[in-house]
Amino acid sequence: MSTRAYGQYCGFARALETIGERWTLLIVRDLLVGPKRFTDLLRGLPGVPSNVLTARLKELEDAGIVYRRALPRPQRGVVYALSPYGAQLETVVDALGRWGAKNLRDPRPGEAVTPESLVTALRATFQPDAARGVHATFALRVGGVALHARVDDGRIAVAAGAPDDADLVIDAGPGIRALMAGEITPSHAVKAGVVQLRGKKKLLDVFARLFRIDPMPSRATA
Amino acid sequence: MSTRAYGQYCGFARALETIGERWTLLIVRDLLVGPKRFTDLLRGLPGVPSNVLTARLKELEDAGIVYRRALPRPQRGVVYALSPYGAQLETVVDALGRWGAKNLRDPRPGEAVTPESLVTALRATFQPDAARGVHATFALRVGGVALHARVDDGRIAVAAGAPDDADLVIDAGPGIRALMAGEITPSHAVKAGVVQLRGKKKLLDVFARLFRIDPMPSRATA
DNA sequence: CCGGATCCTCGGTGATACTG
DNA sequence: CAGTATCACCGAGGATCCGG
Repeated sequence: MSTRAYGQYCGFARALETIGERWTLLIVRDLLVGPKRFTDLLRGLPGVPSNVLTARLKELEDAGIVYRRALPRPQRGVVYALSPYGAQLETVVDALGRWGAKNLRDPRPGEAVTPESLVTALRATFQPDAARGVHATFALRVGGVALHARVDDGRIAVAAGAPDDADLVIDAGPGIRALMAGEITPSHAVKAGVVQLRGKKKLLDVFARLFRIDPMPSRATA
Repeated sequence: MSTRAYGQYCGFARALETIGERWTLLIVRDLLVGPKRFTDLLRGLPGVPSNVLTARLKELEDAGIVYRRALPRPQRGVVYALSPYGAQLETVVDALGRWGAKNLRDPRPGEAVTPESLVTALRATFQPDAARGVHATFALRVGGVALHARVDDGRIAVAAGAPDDADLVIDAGPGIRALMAGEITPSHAVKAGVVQLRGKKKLLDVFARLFRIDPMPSRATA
């Protein structure tokens, strides 16, 4: 165990010993989107030193969360993928992503946007109850990053890249957060140029209902 | 921001900047059980240096997660309590506790058991669906620590201390984990002396259904 | 006793350079 | 492409001390 133990016989404390170190959960977040090579992870995690990434991957492998797999024939090299146990961290990552999104305001100077962070954000903010009877594919383009979400009656699949069968294509910037948080209405977002649409433009209302960032609770609600 | 930023415009990354440092989520876990004084936290977190606890509490206060409150009249001093935003970390703490509990085997030498860790474990493993129509109060005593859970038709309230109206009193050791994980049956747990009961002993079956640690997924389920 | 502040040591992190 | 090697530095860990 690289990290110092917390000295408690407790599942929660043990979990923190396993995935509580710096960068670890960000690596898991990226691998939840799909298997990745070492260099892919390096690029998706701006600022992570390569030796730290090496150490974290080894710790995750020792913990049975990640395993190394040889890439299929045409390519060479290895990819890192989540084990079933590691994939079960999705509920944790999504819950933490929802919690953090409430407190998100404007981007800081120089902050990056990666496909993996956007896929996670969309998956975490999805409201299954609001998606009953909805069948639609949304394509998003935010800050030069393309991703898409297929909604299928309460279920969802989010992935990186542009689909060829999108019902609605949304071109946006960081302001899309304000739309998902309900700070601006869909129609106002269109008028103000926060989003630009192609396809079935009326689906933007559906999008705004399906992907919701809950408001910050007021202190008075203590 | 005391912690180094991750450089991503992403709710999840921001959340990790806020609560991702060592000891921080353990402090939140303990405060989820109830407001605590500085010294209470120090005792509940074996090994935390007091200066680190001071720093973490200040960071949590600056982030709007924790606030200091003067203790009511008879006593003096201050307590630290969670803000509404901080209390919303309960879903994260519970999800991580459930995940970690699957991987929990035997205690390591010298590991402590605190009331807060047990309250969290019981709350996190509670199965609301299995509690339909159940009204019962369980008292637990594990490793010298007393706590109780009041189950009320799908809802639960877990707290430290011994109640005066328990339907079933369970006296156990670390082996109670094996019972909750389904590795041993309730009747075998009684026969083997893993648990000792007082009160309505038939409720142990209910207890074992209400508080479940899911099994580790097999690697083959990838 | 409570609620910290101060000092010192050591290990992990971050940055860079380099190699199979 | 996929990592090692090296090193500076900062924050964690541990002990002690201090004001109310």
